Amino acid sequence: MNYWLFKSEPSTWSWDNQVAKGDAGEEWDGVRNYQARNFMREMAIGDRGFFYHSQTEKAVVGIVEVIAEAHPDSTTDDERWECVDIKAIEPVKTPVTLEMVKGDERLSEMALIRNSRLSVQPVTEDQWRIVCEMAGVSP
DNA sequence: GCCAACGTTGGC
DNA sequence: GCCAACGTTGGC
Repeated sequence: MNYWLFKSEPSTWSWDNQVAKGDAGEEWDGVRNYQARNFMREMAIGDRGFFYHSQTEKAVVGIVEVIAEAHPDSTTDDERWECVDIKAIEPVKTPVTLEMVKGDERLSEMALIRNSRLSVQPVTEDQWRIVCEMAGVSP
């Protein structure tokens, strides 16, 4: 199983929006970046991800699961763009802020820090465990 | 609201 | 194929 991080501006699509979709989940659409798309193509059903709020909150706020592999993005006719479907699994007990991630040496390699503009990122198993621990959820 | 970083586009 | 110009994102 692989781990990922999904970034969204809460004013556009928030954790609460995601939770409201329940087990049916929702497309992670609107991605118009090749790197991010390519990561989505690598995703498999059952992969886990962090749901990160950018801009105002700048924190990991929930855990999601991939429930559909990459398929054409329904919000565009452009065949280049694809997306996966994800559903909310559980909220974190403690939001893991960007500041906390930056403050932990073990997380210095995270794409969140190294390439802050990338909206869909891979997370290593070690990073996953560390952030889950900080968040107060089981990995 | 500003600005740095980065990705994309288009002219050559 | 290179590179300048431009647009977008996200942290501050």
